[in-house]
Amino acid sequence: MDVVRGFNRTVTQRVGALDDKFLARDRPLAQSRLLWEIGPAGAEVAALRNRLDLDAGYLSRLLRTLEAAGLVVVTPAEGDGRVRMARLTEAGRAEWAHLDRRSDELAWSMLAPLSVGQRDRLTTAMNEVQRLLMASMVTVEVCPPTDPRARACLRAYAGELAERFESGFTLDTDDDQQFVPPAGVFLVATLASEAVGCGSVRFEPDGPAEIKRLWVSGSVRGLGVGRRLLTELERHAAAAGADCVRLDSNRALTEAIRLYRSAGYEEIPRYNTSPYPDHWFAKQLHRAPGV
Amino acid sequence: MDVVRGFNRTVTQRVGALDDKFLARDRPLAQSRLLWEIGPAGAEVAALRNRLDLDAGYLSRLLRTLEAAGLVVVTPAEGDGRVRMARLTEAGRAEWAHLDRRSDELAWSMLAPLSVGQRDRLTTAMNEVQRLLMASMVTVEVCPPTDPRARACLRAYAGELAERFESGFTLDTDDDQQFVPPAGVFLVATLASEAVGCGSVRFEPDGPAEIKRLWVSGSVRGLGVGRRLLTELERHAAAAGADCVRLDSNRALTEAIRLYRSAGYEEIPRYNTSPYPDHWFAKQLHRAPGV
DNA sequence: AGGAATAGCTGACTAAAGTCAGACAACATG
DNA sequence: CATGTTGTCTGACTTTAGTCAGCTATTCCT
Repeated sequence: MDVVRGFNRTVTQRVGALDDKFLARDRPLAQSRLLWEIGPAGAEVAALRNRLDLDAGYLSRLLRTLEAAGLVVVTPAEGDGRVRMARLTEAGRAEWAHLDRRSDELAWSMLAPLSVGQRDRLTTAMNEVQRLLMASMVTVEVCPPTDPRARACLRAYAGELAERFESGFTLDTDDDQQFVPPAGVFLVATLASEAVGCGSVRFEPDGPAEIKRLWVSGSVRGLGVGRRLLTELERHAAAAGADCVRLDSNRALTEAIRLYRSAGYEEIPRYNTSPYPDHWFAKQLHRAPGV
Repeated sequence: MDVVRGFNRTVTQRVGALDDKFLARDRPLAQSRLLWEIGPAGAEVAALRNRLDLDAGYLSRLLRTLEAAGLVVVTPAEGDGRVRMARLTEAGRAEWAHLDRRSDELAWSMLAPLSVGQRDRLTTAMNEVQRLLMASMVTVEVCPPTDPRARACLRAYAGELAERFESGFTLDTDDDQQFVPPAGVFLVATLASEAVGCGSVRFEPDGPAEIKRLWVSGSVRGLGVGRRLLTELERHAAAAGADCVRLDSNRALTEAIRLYRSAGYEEIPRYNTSPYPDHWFAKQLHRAPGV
């Protein structure tokens, strides 16, 4: 714990302070930050509000200021006329490039005083910290399968399976109700308000629960999100009274199968007639209290 | 470089944002920050101004506010009546303890979502990053040997040698002039405006330069500060026209001797009559341009 | 003892950051 | 096509942060 606190202290001092300085440039900080966030690709106003966590009115005013300075144009988005799109002008892009350069200089100022060996060690450790911090930013929560985030996950899930299975894949969007309490549970994993994984479990009265649609986005694979989802699903199953969970999988999904085995699942004979799976697993649950 | 930038981004998002929040507590941030910095041990006003990098007037006003809220008392320091000491009252200590608890919670919130193995890896990597960032925050600069920072280093240096040498040690404060350009150079290593190391070199017309008083504070030992000082001193010697540097040491200073050897110094016969050293080293310099 | 220097304080400001309550247009829905 | 919703904007604020010049009380220096 002291390590974490020491880290926080040093890092906010070193990175935080300099990070503000790199944006400072006669313009107030909030404006620079906004300009930086819009980026060369542009961004929707709502996305900016979300990412920078700003009051709608305040953001609007900031955009007006940048617009008056000729750095930004705000136009209605195509499709929905209420949504507005902020884009950098030529001058804005130049300004952004300048900030980008300063950001690079900042990064270099952290490496420059070190020896070559130290630089290597630092970047390696930074990489590790960054990945693990991302992992710890992922939250897992119950969510109705009709929620837009859940839909996005299922779309990605189906798309991926369709690509990886020789036979293709079509998700039967049949009965979402089976994943709504009390019949079952649908979980979504979120990173910075973006859905990066999902999983669901369907309870069977007096029978084994079944886990389905476990999926993790490629952007966070290897961070233990799959395992967290799986553990949570088992907890829900146990809380609903199940003493066994089972699931099916396909030989193309090697990482998933590895996860199941290492989580204590054992292969069992076919228990359903679905055309896609060729492996079936089950795991005994230890009845645990609480949800 | 991209690693560093990615790290900065994630870390300011995760640590920076939360770190501000942990101080937020109906009171404005600057006040909380100040209270936090004063700490249960109290602090001199000048030290606070230095650490938080605040305007003198602004800081004074903040202290008045905290005083009015009954959290802090400011009293003249004993010894020097101009210097003032800020201390927490009972209520202030309670408030500080609360912040301390929140800081712990914050730290925990970073570890909690991770598996045990991940936690280990994260703390290890954080430790590494923190140490190396501290190393990269150290600056080395030329400084007159009469400067208070130089004096502080020399005092620490002499104290340490006195403790480690069987025979004791007395620094001959004789001729500081030999370390003032053009006769020589005195370097000080600074971390967060605190002197953490020093070293000096004396040029000899048409002869080998001599490095003396190389010292690194225990708080930053192992971060490569000694090597940086040594390299800088050699650069100055080369720039002043020397093609060889020498120095003496004592067998009690094992780390220093290890440093000299690994930096390319070779043992030579006694070249002076000082009573303290029992090892003498020299290194050939490659004439390099620039200071 | 008589300046010069040091450490901190006060008053009078300015600018940046942020909040809140409406207003308004575009869209969604029955 | 009337009604509610969503996304953004504007005006009218308040609070926080920070700056600057001049002032006072100690202490240092000679």
